[in-house]
Amino acid sequence: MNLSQIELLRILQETQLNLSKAAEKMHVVQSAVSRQLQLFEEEIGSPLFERSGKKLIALTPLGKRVMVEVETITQAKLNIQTIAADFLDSNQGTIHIATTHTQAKYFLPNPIQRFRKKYPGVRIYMVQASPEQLIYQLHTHKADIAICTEKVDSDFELITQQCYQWHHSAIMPKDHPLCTGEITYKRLASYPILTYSFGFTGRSNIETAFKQSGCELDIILAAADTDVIKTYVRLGLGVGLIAGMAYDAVIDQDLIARDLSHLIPLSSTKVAYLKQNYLPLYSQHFIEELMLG
Amino acid sequence: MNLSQIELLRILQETQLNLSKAAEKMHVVQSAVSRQLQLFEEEIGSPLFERSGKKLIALTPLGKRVMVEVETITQAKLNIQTIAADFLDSNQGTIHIATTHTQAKYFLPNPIQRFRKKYPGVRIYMVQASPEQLIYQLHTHKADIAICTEKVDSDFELITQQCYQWHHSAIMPKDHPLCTGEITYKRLASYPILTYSFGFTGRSNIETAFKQSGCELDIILAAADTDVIKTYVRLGLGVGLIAGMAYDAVIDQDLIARDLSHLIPLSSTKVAYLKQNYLPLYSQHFIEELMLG
DNA sequence: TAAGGTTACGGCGATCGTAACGATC
DNA sequence: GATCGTTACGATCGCCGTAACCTTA
Repeated sequence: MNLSQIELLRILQETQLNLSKAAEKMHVVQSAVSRQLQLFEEEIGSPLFERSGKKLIALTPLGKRVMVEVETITQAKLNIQTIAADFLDSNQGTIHIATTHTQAKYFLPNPIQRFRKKYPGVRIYMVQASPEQLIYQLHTHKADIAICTEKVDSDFELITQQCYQWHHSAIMPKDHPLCTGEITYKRLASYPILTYSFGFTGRSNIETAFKQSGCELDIILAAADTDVIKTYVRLGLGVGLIAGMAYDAVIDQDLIARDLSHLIPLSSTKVAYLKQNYLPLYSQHFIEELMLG
Repeated sequence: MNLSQIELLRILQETQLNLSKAAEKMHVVQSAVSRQLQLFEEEIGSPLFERSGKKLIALTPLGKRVMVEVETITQAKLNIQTIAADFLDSNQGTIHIATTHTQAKYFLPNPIQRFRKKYPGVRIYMVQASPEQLIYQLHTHKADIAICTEKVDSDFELITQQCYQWHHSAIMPKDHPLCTGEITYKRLASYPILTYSFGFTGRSNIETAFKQSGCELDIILAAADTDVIKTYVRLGLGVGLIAGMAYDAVIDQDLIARDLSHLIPLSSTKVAYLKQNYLPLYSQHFIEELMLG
């Protein structure tokens, strides 16, 4: 058993068990990886893959269990490299941040700008995705840090910290009836609603709040990002339910924002990363920066 | 980086950073491991060891952090081998059990006998040690499973399960005044006491019970095993406080045992093993056997 | 001077690449 | 015939062992 065999197993998963593609990713010829896989299975004593003819089509139960350990080893090896690089120069490196549109646009600009001043040598890569995908990115090491409001609490492989809390606002054109008077569940529910897609930016809180109130929302448009919602609110399609910090008094002066903290419970945006993943010092500082808002 | 370099680092710790001994353990010449260590440190980019002249005298902070990952990799590699062997034949293998004298003598005989009938192909190695040492044995992979009453709860790397609960008894010669009448804290405390050493077999429960009662015990002999206590009780040195199951009505017919469940809270004997350690099927069955008492 | 570690160098074997072949869609 | 995988074989490079040397208790 050696580390390139472990690496091969990991890459085979990434490539849907395609030996040729795995060989390419490992910068060796295909026959080499074929041979290495044979050697490993020989050493193990049982096949790790189900085969249909010569093709690998699935993991055996044994293979599945072994893959768990392969993941562990891969992560630990990666950690050693990160740790070493961190000791050599803790001011240089890269952060891969995975986040949602709303956080990227309305929350991250300040922390990132502050961080860049302190660590000009650190490259920041940002990937935008749905909360579900964010978690997947963490698990596949495509991102180091995820920042979002939903989903991350339920994954026990993740460490999560709360960055900040916020509440929803309703936005509408200036001439809309909801601009004046008290906003109640019932009143809000009487208009067509535009808000975030399932699994995005506090949508779950909207769900639970209105389920408890007994009123049902008529959601006519669900979007992953706030700007789409604003656009259609401007077109008069209905009332937008968005994250409070996504309303900009200057840019959105044609819209009215009304606080909904009395209707929808606080949402909190969290930062999450893999438990087993070593974060370099600058990443730890980046997280601290996030805490400051 | 490769697995033998990782292995080397692990073994260096075992050998107090002695390269020559590490070479011996790895069945290669000393110059080979010297070279491998150099290569690894070169790849890492910083030294992992503090050196005094040429000798390795300590881990650098970097080295310490890297060792954590080395441990992880070692464990995962071991797991792969165990898993593979388990799939090949789950009726063969070895269990290394670490336990205390009392458990080995008064609790384990039955479960082990039942287990041996089901798995005649599994070799059982038993090591006897103090509870503190048991935990160390688990961490250094010298034991797979530890069985004892004390200590194991506080280690978060361990999974523990309760095997059975028991209470203490007082034992004394037949003509002893304590043979008759109600036993109270005060009365018990008026005699010289013989019981387990600190950190052994429910000793902590004795401590807390008597601390709360306000009476102080006069412990004139503390032993790691019950048989030593019995011996000196027979010699008339005082009253023995032992685990209830350690009194054998036949063998110990010259002694009287009196139940102390009204004075000393229940103790529970647990089985513990490392979280990250894959246990083969037969070991899991062995643990089930323990649960049956 | 014994014990622990490094450096230099030659030999051997593991692993790779080339290439030809087999199977499956 | 394009894709995917295996087998055979020669070449290469990494790693080991021998051996000489250095350093410190």
